[in-house]
Amino acid sequence: MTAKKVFAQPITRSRLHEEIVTIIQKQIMNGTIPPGSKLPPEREMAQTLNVNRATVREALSKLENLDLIEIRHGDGLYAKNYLESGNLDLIKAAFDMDEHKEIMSNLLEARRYIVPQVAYVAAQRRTATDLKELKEVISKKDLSMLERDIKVHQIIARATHNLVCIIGLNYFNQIFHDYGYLYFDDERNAERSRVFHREIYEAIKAKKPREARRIMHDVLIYAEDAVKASLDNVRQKE
Amino acid sequence: MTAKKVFAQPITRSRLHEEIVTIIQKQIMNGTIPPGSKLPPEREMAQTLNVNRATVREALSKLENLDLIEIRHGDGLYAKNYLESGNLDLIKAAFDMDEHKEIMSNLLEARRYIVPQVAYVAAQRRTATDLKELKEVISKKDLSMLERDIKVHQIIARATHNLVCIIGLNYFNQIFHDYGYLYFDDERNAERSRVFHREIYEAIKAKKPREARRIMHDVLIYAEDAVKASLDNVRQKE
DNA sequence: ATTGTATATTGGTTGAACCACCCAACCAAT
DNA sequence: ATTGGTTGGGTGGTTCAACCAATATACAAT
Repeated sequence: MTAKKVFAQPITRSRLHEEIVTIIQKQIMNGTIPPGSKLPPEREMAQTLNVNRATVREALSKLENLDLIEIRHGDGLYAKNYLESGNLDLIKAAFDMDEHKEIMSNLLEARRYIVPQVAYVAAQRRTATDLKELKEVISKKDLSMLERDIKVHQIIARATHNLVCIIGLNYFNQIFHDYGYLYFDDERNAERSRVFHREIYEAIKAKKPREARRIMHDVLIYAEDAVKASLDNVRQKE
Repeated sequence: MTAKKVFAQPITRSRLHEEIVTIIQKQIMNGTIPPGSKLPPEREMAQTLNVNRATVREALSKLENLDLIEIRHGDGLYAKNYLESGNLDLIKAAFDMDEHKEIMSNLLEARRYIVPQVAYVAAQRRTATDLKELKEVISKKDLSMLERDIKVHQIIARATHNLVCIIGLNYFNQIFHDYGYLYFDDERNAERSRVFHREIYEAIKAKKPREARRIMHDVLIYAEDAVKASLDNVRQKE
């Protein structure tokens, strides 16, 4: 890995309340704090963690947003069952914590189920504007392959004109943005994606939904194997 | 059915910071605060809203979780483009704000793309335990149809043994929990779902993925029409 | 046994103060 | 003219101490 890669990502500014989030999140997700159990009150947490109550509250607020805990005014804090109520940001957080990125295969698999269908709908509904944007991004020069690829997916999602699809796809894009190097560091994969961009553009231009879906599916299968191989490679080196 | 029940926002508004979230969220999503623009500093917001800075901070923390704003220490607050970075909780929040529930059709459509495929995989991978849980929930007596239906979907998702699928499906379940009455208030729809539960159980028991997918798809199509009709009905009464 | 009420516990909000960080402007050295 | 260091003002991050508001609980009155 080049030095440039190392510093490619900005340093993570550590905020105290985010560390607290991580601490409690781990305990809930590994079962140390069982679902339904009551957590210590804010004041006690603050004392235990040697931190101010306002800071604890910011962490608790975030944990509530993740649907990991329930806050009952006048009563207390309760752990929830993340298998029943957790939200997708929880996956993102768990992914960041996961040393071996074992959730990656789950993510890739889920993406394979969803994104081809999105391409199908996009090919049906795309407007002239959508097509124009897609063409521009594909031919734009001053973009890294990762950035270009993400934008391609974004525009395809937007061509569905379904807000849930658009924002749902963002989810995958955001995660893979941080790990795209696992794929694009290999020039063969980058070339594969260049082909994909050309093919999907033609299918969407021609409004051929079935073809768009197949093209998307094929490239996702390819990428899935490539990323898994790359991850295995990294794991072996450790 | 009272008009209030129909589009109710029954949850207590006692938490100040949640109201602040709504205020700012609306301004970002309707373009009053354009993407990339800088927001007033916390201290100024607190003064403007006549509220304490700690309360503003709790609201800002949530807005950051929604990926609606970016908080830069020492710099300030910046609005983000929710079409590029928003997350799915944003849809949920927007849905609660949407008087006419126009996002509903987007949600139903997206669900139709995803959930049948989940049923397919579940039928492939279900264990004996999954099947047993499914049977118990279907025959359990002390459950409302809505609760039973949600649990059925939960168990099917869990049978994929893919954490992303499980938690992704929770997303739909959580939303539809609040609006399930639009569907289950009609006894014909409830009966349709009873049939669905029996059919999907048999398909999953027999490990017939294609059949499970078809059964799921059919009931979702049916439900989609029913909910839309119910919504139109409500809108006309207004 | 039921109901109503006082009290304790807990989360929600407030105000003021200080720390950590970013940025722009300016200055100094080359 | 460019580079690197310094400084000051503004901003988010954290702390502290207090009070408000909702809930649970114990206990007295019925």
